[in-house]
Amino acid sequence: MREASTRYVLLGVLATAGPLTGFDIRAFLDHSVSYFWRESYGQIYPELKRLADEGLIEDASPGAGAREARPWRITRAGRAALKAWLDRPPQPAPVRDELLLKLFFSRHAPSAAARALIARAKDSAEARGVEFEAAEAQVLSEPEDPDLLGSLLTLERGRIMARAQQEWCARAAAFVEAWESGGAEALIRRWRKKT
Amino acid sequence: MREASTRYVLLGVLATAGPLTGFDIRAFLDHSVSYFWRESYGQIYPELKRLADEGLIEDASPGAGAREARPWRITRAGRAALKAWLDRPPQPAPVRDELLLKLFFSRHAPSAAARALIARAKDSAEARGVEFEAAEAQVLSEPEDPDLLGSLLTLERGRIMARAQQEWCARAAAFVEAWESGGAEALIRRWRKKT
DNA sequence: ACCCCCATGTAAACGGTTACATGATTTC
DNA sequence: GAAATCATGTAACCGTTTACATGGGGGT
Repeated sequence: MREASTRYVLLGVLATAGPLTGFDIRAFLDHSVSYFWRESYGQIYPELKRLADEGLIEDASPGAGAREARPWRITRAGRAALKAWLDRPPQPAPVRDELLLKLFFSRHAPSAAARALIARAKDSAEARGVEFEAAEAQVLSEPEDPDLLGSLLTLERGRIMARAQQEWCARAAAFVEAWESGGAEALIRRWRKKT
Repeated sequence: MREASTRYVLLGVLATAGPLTGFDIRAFLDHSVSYFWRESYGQIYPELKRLADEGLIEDASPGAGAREARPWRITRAGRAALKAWLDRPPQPAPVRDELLLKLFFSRHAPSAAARALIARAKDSAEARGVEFEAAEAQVLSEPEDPDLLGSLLTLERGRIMARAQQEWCARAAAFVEAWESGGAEALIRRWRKKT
């Protein structure tokens, strides 16, 4: 059975950014890791309750009313649980790529469809590349940030992957063109030409 | 609301590989697209029934018993639905990367943890790179395959992404080392050195 | 007689999103 | 005092995996 990561995200955020409310945890996630992780309130609030029950977090301002801001603080047990999780290798995630699926089946549609899919992927990869570069510049402008390493590692991954995606898009477009104009032989010839 | 792709995978497989049973559809998926798409029986059988109800597939050997092999054939309506789906741009998938999450929070664990995560990622990326190259060689040895283009496009994506992941791993390891030895300044210096 | 593979199917549980209900606090 | 924003929470629904139940057919 796969173990859900939600609880550890919450612990991680509370460890990094001090006592926070569920609302603020979500805002923090949106501003930091949103390009590779998101959580919804429907996940956050019940999980916070569970973490509190298990003593991994504690109410940072007890005695607050029912509908008031309720900041949570990570406990020592919580930090230990977080550390243990950080030490475990990530679990294999089910990969599902709709774009690849469509390209794999693309011979059942006019080839314009495949070309359009690739062109679109290229555009979005380029946009993402620009975003990541901007985000890196932003991060590097604050060298005092204790999370500098974590931010840079993750942003760099995004940037490199976006560039690789662009590279693949160019090659994929060339493949489709070769296949269109000269069938299997032309495709194979095109494939042999690296780059 | 996101639209589920499962039905279109089934239609796509039936369009490519003729009448197949639910069992064989799964086998086909396992042997072709398993590195970017999987389906479980719990998804396949109920969905086949729904597709049949909607007239997108039909029983290819009616009159078979209850527990007998029941191959399905795609109908003309089914092909139309598949084509329409192939023409639509892929829906944005929720990205969730546990490795990045752990690296982002890695300052809350001894830095050996981050190094281990990266080393492991590097190993698996190298293994995947080899697998993709082998699979490409395999596909290219059968130039008559009508799915040659689709196979090559998707395998090439896997290969390029695996290589990019290796590149990032090398850079990430260097980042951690720089941070360890010289803090923010060293890290930034290392970052400026492209490659 | 036994086992393995082919094959269909379902129930339960899970992780997750969406939509909604509710109300406190701040700002204009 | 109206509107926007901060904030908590839950119910319904969805897609998916897992585990299980069932049984036919072929090989040894």
